[in-house]
Amino acid sequence: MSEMLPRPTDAELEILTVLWSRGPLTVRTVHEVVCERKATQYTTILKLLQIMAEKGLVRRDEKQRAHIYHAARPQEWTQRQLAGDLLQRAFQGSASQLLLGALSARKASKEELTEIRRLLEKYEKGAR
Amino acid sequence: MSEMLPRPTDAELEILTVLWSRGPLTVRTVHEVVCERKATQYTTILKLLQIMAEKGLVRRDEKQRAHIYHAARPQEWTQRQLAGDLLQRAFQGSASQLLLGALSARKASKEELTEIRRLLEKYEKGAR
DNA sequence: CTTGATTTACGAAGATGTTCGTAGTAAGGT
DNA sequence: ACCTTACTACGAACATCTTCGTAAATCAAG
Repeated sequence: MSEMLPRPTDAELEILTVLWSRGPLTVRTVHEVVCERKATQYTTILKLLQIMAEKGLVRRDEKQRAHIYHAARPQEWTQRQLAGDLLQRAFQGSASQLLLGALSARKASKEELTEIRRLLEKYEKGAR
Repeated sequence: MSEMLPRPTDAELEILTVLWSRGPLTVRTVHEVVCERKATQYTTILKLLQIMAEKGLVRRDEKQRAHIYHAARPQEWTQRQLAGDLLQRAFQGSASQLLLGALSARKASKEELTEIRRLLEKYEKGAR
């Protein structure tokens, strides 16, 4: 059975994004990547990763002195949680309204729209 | 110029939902509605509404003794903010991924899917 | 072995979110 | 005028989030 995880906070999601895109990393590397977008102390990232490990959001390999962290869940899994959560809390379960909100928030490109159509096709065929 | 508002918290969004669906209300009425879903003290709702008024999330009419609160922004506006925020933070701007997350989070009905298609049509025609 | 650099662990401070109790104030009925 | 009820204001407690400084442990050179 898949364990229940808390919704990641803003700072945590930022770190998860790094881990998803770059694979298992040391604290140092995560810190370097995060620093490109936001000045942060090394120990801040360390502390966050430790807390995230406690929560179960990440796992770590302690075999080396510099521990290696990786996301406990794939990006798609967490995205599904977050989308479902917002869908429920702010859109009363209406996926079309959520999509409308997203589209009007940032104008989607033509490619994005065709991608969405393609996705709908696939979704309708796959899951009944 | 439209003022910048903070992202509503979970408890705040709960209250906003009540205000959107039922129009301008007294604290008492908001409390009654919220209580149907979750046991809460009256003063908790009161305090939340006062804080939300400070933040600008709601406005209030103090002409009557029982103040009347209403959401400062329409539901669609706030939904757009929230969708755009999540889109940015968790989906790197990919609306199709957000939709996919929402669809896989809670299986969409056939009606929902056609509604989404209809929305896409309208969106493509309207905004270029 | 000693020194310096790197890493983890931990505590703590400050901000924010959530909840509730108490006090004070206004209104209405008797 | 008095009492009861309804309402607002406010402080405080507690949890969570975020950030950082300091100390301790580990490793690599010299």
